[in-house]
Amino acid sequence: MTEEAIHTSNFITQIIDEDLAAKKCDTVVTRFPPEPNGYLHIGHAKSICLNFGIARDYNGLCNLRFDDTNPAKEEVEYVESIENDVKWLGFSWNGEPRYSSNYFDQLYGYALELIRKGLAYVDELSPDQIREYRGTLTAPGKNSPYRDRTVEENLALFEKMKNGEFEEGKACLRAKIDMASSFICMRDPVIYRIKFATHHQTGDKWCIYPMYDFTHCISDAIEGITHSICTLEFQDNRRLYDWVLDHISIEHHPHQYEFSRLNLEYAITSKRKLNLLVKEKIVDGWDDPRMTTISGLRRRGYTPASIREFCRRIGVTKQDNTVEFSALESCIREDLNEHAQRRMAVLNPLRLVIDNYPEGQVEQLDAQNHPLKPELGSRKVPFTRELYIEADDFRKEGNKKFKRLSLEKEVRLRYGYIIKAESCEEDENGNVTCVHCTYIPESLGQDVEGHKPKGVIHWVSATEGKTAEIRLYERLFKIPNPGAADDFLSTINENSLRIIENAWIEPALQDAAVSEAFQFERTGYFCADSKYTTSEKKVFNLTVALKEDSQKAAA
RNA sequence: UGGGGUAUCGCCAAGUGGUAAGGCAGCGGAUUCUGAUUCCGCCAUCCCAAGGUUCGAAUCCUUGUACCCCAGCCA
Repeated sequence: MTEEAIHTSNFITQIIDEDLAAKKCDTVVTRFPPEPNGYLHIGHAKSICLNFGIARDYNGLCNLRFDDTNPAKEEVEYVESIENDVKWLGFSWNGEPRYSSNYFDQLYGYALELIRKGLAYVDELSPDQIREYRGTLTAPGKNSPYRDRTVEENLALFEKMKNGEFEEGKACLRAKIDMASSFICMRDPVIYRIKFATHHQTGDKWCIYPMYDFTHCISDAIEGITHSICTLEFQDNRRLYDWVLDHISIEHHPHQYEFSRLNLEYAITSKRKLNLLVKEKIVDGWDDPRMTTISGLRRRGYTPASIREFCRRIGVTKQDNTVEFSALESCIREDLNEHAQRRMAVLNPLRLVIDNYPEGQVEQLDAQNHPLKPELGSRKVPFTRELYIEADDFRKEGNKKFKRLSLEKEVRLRYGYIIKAESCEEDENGNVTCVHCTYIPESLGQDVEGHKPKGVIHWVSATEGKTAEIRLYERLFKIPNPGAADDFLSTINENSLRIIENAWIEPALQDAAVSEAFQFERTGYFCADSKYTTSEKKVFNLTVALKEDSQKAAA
């Protein structure tokens, strides 16, 4: 995955290729325009990779613009997290971050221009009345009684709006287009509304704020955007985008193209719902490792490259889609298999005693950090008489398919000796509490004539090993499409987090840095949790489990 | 019921009139001191349906069907 496809083709890049060939533009300029009303999620990653990817591939530019026209919903915490996430994903924007609010003065000027041209008017219908007058999908709307005010009257009234002389909802500015249009968004859309809210960027300078449809196209034009890429639900809005730019004095007219948003199984990509999970404390913040937010994936152990690769693989089209979660997991496994060092950790410990191994002896065995990459070197793993192995790796009686330890049978301890289980102790419930073995001293690092172990199992020294907390995750939701459920909170998987308080880890893992990925051999990929790991206590997150052969389940 | 969109393998997705790429998932088998990785093989006579045009159609035409989006002073 170190080699990323430089140029991935899709219907948008094909349009760009044509535009470039036809000299419609010289350098390609795109933008990523999130509203700072929440944290970015995997769906945004698709848009980020598309917009910044195009800028990279075409030697163009991509702006980061905060679409901040609704102060009631936005916060600086979100702008900071967004900048952080975009950078983390490996992209850098053109110049400084922009804000739609940077253009409030210009936007106001263009609104005045529309009024002067008789193309906008101050409406005093109530929100309810406006809805009534709008008509329905099949029936045309009707004109507001305020639609034919004079330019002078509108100018004066808009001035009053701006000066705070109207209460919220008592007046708004509307574009005068066509109340009978089959595009609902063209039935005299509201372009300015009154909000007595402090804006995170402009403070209390304004009490009227431009609407998205009026703001977005003009912001794009001001920034010289050549290809304005957004999601499918804005297809109708494109008519309004073009109408505004066609009716104001502005030279540049960007073009909008729409692609389908990403739907990921077992995930939600609705900021509103993500927000609810956080507010209701169903998850441990926006960066909960079970969340498919960028920050959640980061904390979980996903790498930027794996997310970029995922976005490359899913492609860009106009088809509605729901991508299987395994597609994402495949990307992180591929990356981590390549880059993560191997370590041993026992999650569900079972005591194992090697009866013929000297008591008190500690051998430092050499263990490769990566089986396919000798250049990554090795570390020492202490081997002692008493060890812990995974409880699942022992059965009193195995079978042909059971490639682990059972009585009278032999198995190799990873990086260590071949052992044979001789007996085991059980508690009153019949649970095995300890396995007694013998080892073959000459089997270290080599095969021994006449001995063919059934498999290889991992282990940690009971006396030299350390303990750590390990957090195992399952999908946050019980069903593939929680977003479509009437009550998505009822689809939460209550077993999505399982905490193992005392897992055993090899000593080398004590030094694991936060965000450093490891493969716990035969188990999965893990990383130290950025929030709960302390100097005394290591907490590891399961990023993704290793793939399991179907034979394993059958055994 | 108006308008805007979309229909190619279980899930993504190439294909742009010349006879169905690739990835994920799945299934066989080989190698393996990780039941991982790697490797090799299999996996759409068919492209929403039905007609039509053509020597030739997933691609063009016709008529249907299904699904998604639009009636916030949200974005």
